[in-house]
Amino acid sequence: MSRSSSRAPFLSVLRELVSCYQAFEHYSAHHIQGLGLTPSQFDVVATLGNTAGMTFRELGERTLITKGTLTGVVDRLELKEIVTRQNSPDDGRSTLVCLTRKGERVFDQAFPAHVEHLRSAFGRVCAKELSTLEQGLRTLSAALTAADNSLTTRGKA
Amino acid sequence: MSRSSSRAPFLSVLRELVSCYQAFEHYSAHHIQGLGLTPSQFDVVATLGNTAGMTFRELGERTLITKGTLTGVVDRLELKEIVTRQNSPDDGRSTLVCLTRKGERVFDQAFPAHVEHLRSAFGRVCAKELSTLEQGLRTLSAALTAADNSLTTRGKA
DNA sequence: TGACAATAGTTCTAGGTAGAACTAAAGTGG
DNA sequence: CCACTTTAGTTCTACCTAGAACTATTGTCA
Repeated sequence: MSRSSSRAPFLSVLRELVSCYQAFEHYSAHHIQGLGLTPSQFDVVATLGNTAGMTFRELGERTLITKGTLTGVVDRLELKEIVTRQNSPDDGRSTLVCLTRKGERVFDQAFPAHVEHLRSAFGRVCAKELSTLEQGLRTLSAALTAADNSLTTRGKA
Repeated sequence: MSRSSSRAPFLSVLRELVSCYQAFEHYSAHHIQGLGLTPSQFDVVATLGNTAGMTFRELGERTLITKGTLTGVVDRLELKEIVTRQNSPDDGRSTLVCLTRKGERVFDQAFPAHVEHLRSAFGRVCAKELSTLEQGLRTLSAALTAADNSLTTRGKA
């Protein structure tokens, strides 16, 4: 999403945001596909790694994948025998998603390798700049979320 | 894509990048849908506005939409009679995509409104911080692109 | 000028995406 | 204890997405 350019200075920030996100996705996905997973599937495996499993809700919150999408991603991971669904003992509505033995092996192999892959790109950027960037992203996220909330609040009022 | 958290400091930057991108998409999409377009469709209309039309290649470069995807997006805009395809007079392989009269009206109405919508969110962030953020994003994009290129170069060598 | 490489779009496949409507199971208050 | 609301997942629709394979056209250069 670029929204074209104009005299409005913030449009160029947006273009860079989209461009940077796409560059990350491309770089990351390239490596992950070599592991036989899609980015979303990797995300789920990475989130479940070293845990006793979690509900769809929790998994969705951590991976930033919405629940309707998550159903399909977990379906495909289940077909690959990387995760299983288990009924929650506490809540009849909940389903726990857990890594299988095979899933744990995938995690143990893929996760460190992927972090290393990312590190090799980030090594080119100094820590101070990363920290500034993170802060800037936080600020912008907050502004966008606040603006969005004030819209929906007005809508509901 | 969150990639979970760990002791690696750059992972939190990534999480913020994804989170910020999603916040932008969500805020932006919310408004665009009210105009009867999808984000990608809006992007195409915004890019074609005030031009004499352009080829798929050029449109793809500007919107950051890959060509296979662009075919479908333009198909749907053509169904809505917002754009037309025209054979390029210069190159038998090329197709020019142009706004129709109706498309120009959509642009004139939607584009300024959307920029204003975005401005109302960005107004909460000071110009200096935006400029720093843009620079940080540029640096990270460059690092990711460079890392990606050195991979594919190695791959081909 | 005739083979061959490069380029422009389309098509196909497999998957991700959000959001709305739906079902089932818990909470909650009278 | 029963209606009512909320929450958890699934399903459905419409669309986006990348990338690879394909067709048609154009440029190249021998």
